[in-house]
Amino acid sequence: MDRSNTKQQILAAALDLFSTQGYEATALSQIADAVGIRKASLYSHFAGKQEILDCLLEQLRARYDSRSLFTRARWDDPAFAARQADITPDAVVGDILAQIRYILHDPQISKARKMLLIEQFRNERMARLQTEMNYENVLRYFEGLMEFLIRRGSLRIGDPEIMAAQLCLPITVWLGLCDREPDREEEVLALMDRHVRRFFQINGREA
Amino acid sequence: MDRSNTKQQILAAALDLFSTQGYEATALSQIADAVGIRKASLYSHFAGKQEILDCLLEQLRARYDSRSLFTRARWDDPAFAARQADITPDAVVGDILAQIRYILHDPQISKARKMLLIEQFRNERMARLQTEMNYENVLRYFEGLMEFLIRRGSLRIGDPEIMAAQLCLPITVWLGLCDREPDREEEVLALMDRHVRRFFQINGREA
DNA sequence: GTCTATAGACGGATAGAC
DNA sequence: GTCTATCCGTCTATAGAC
Repeated sequence: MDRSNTKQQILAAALDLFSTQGYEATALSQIADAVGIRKASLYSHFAGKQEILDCLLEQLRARYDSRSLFTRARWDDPAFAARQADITPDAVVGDILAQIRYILHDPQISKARKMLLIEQFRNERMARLQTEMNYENVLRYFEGLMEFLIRRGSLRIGDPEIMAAQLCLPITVWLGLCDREPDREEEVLALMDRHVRRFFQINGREA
Repeated sequence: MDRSNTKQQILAAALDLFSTQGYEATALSQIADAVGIRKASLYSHFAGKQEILDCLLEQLRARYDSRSLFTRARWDDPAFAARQADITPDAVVGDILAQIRYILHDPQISKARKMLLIEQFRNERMARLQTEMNYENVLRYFEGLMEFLIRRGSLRIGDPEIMAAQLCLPITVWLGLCDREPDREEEVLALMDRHVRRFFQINGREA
């Protein structure tokens, strides 16, 4: 009955290896070794290597859709916006920095981020996922936040789309730098802090 | 006597394939096919697959060091800064947008950017190159520009390191998006334009 | 479900003729 | 320098015993 358990172990090992070596460079024997079974046994759980990847992407997509802050938030829903009524720029700064620390260290998320990055030119599906998860959904969420804060008078009037980009995209690059050179995390977190504070300072009402 | 010519063709074909498939997933037979020779003939020019990559990286590094605007600029050299004396924020906006269009379309540069991106977790040397070429050198250049424009009174006083990041890093992400989804280039160039203009507007003296 | 054994394709690399 | 032919290893995948 540990079929589903072994299946999950296989998917976890595959994500681990795909995220550093890439799909093509990863051998089924490596995945089998990581799980502790023979490579022929993988075929009891998956039809082949490609199906391991397909299943992995399906699972990542499902988890992302159901858990990510960026897909659940609906600023155009009055009920959602009402719940954010007490948000101040200072509170937003804290929330953003905490969220950054989370997505930086969560094993699933960071491995998925790396895998999508290195496979984006070889696999259209991963290219789409990469754009949606790490660009479009994040920007859409923060564009909503910018509109909200402008309407509340917490931020100066401006182009919400560009403001969201100016807030988020430097952070996107710094996340990538941390993935590439984890030793620089402390330095990068300090930069992010200065960046977010300056953003709200320079875009604030009394700037 | 076309040894050096064939050698260059091999390097060009290798870069072309490595930049989309990655090093491991690219077979010597593919490189040979692209050049129009048999794969055994590759060994007349290189000791093996690894040496093709080594030579390619060496060449990219040499070309980058000798040609890139970001490595040649020395803001701490008074002679260099003096030559920029007539730079206005409006002229800077134009220069930046022109430079973006260049590095977005130059075949060598865009392929190198993609290759370094997808190989960064498998090869330390490429990780270093990626950080230097597409992060550190760019930021250093623009930090110098920010200091210069602040000193000249064209920009409000602020943290030049963070200002450089807020100007450059969104562009870095958008370049990556164009690499991944070339169809969106027009939309992305429009975003870059709005971004750069807003940056100089909001950081300008009379903001 | 996991194992051993093996098929069959393809990878990088070498030898030797031209 | 390029070619054909070949070696040897590893890859994905399958067959069949337990």
